[in-house]
Parts: sequence; C-alpha cells; structure tokens
Amino acid sequence: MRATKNSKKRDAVKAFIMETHSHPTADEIYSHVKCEFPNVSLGTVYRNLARLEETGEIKKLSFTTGPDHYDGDTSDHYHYICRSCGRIYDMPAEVKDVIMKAAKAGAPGTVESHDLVFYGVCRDCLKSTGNNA
Amino acid sequence: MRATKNSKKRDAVKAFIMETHSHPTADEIYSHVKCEFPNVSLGTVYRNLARLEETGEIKKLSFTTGPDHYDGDTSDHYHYICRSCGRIYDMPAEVKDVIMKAAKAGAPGTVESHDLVFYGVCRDCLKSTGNNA
DNA sequence: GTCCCTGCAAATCCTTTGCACTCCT
DNA sequence: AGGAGTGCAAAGGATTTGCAGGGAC
Repeated sequence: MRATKNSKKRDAVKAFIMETHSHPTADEIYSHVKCEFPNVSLGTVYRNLARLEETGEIKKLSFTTGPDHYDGDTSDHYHYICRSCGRIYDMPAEVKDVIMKAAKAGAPGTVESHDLVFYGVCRDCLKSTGNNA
Repeated sequence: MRATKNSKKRDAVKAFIMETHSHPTADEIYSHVKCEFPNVSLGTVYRNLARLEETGEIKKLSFTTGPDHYDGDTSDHYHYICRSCGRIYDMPAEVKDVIMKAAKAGAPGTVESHDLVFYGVCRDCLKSTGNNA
C-alpha cells in the first residue's frame, strides 16, 4: 500500500462531498474546491476522487447518461433520479435483505455489492409544471 | 414523431442484439454488423442504437466503468457483472414486487423504472484460477 | 422528388496520464 | 533527501453531430 501524505486539496474534496447531500459531479467538486484553492486542477480532483473511492471513503455513482457523481454517504442506501430535473435523491435500504436473499438464489457467483437505482419524476417537478423540462 | 423508413443496417443492429445474449457494446455490434455490411459506420450504429432504445426495442446498460452495453431482452430482469472477467449475466426479476413496494413507500415522486445491478466474481472465474485476471 | 438514413470525419464530453515541479515528513 | 501530491496540458475512450451523398417510399 502506497504511503499517504497529508493533502489540503484531498481534504477539501472529501470535506465537500461529506457535507453536501447533492451527489456532486467531479466538475461541481472542482468548482467548489476552486473557491478555497484557486489553483487546484481538475486532474487533481479526479485523482483524489479515485483515491477516496479506492479507500472506500466515498462512492462513485454512474448512470445511463451524463458524468459520474460522488456520494459521501457510504452506508447502505439507494438512489432515485428525477428524469425531469436530474436531481438525485437518497432512498432507504429497506429492501436490502430481500435483494441479498434473491441474489444468493440466482447469482452465478459471489455477490459482493449491488446497486439499485430508481428513475421517475420527483414531486417538485410534478408539482411545479406538470411537464418535463 | 418522425417517420421511419426501412433500414437494413438498423435491422442488422437489432437482429444481432436480439439473437445474442452477450449484452454487446456499441463497438462489438459495429464489428458484427460490419461482417454483413462492410461499409457500415460506427456513427450509424450509435444512431440506430439510440433510436431502438427510444422506441423501447432494446435497453441500454451503463456501469461504473467501460462503455455502455445493449440488451435485446427488455423484459423485467436484472444484471450481474463479474468484476474479474467483465461478463454480464442475467438475473431473475424475483424481487421486483418487493422493490416496487419499497419504492412506493420511499420514493420522492413517481417510479417509472429501476435498475438493479449485482457485482461479484462468477463461478467460472472462481473455479478457473481463484485469482482475478 | 422528398425526406430519412448513412458514411465520414470532426467535435464533444468526461476522464486519465505524463512530466516537471512542489510540498510533506 | 525522497517520495507523494499537484498543475498543466495533452491524450484517451466513448459517443454525438454536421454535412453531403445515397436510398426508401
């Protein structure tokens, strides 16, 4: 395992992901960290995100469209994506037990993790206009 | 809605996705269609994949790494990805009812669809070497 | 003939990487 | 000093797009 030195930039990246619940993209994280460290580079953000994901401190979320998002909440939970506004919401992990049981029955090998993603239109979007932007 | 004309290329793209169970990538589809139509272009494959997905004839699968895959089986089922060999397996949809019930309870809006993806190491890989390629 | 479909190549988007330099220990 | 961290910019992979020509109706 490679030695890890202190890094203000990495701390800033992690701090932002931890404090926000917005599941930011690399670019959003970059913009934010840039306020505190105007000379930070996007490459550094990506490198630190990769490192933080490796160590399990954050989770990377990939969807069918657009860039990856990052989540500082590594506890069991799922995600809901509004296909109108694109916002990502957290969903409780209630179904985890059932899913793992089903996995044991049907999986062609070991199951180490899984992702459950819901797609729909959130109440805010249904309420505000009734149409999809 | 735009009119749709007959297209040999699109038929070939669709036929291949329908007949294979390998969840091919755009590039794999391109390679295959190129056998029958040597002058087909990758852009055309992507355009036709997008069209077929729009009409619901096929499904696009995105994962945390690598290119998108396409699935001709649009029935309810989930996917298992071996993180050793990268193969994608189908998993039965047994848990769908539970998931939809949980979704109704916890979702911040309507739920129109969802994706459940499992990650692990398949038996083939566990068996053959015990290590990850 | 009209409009869709296609080939080609350039462009775009997102992400990774090489290299030289800086900072931490 | 020595190696990890960084900025910058170029490279990279995947996908999309503009445009002109070809094909279906």
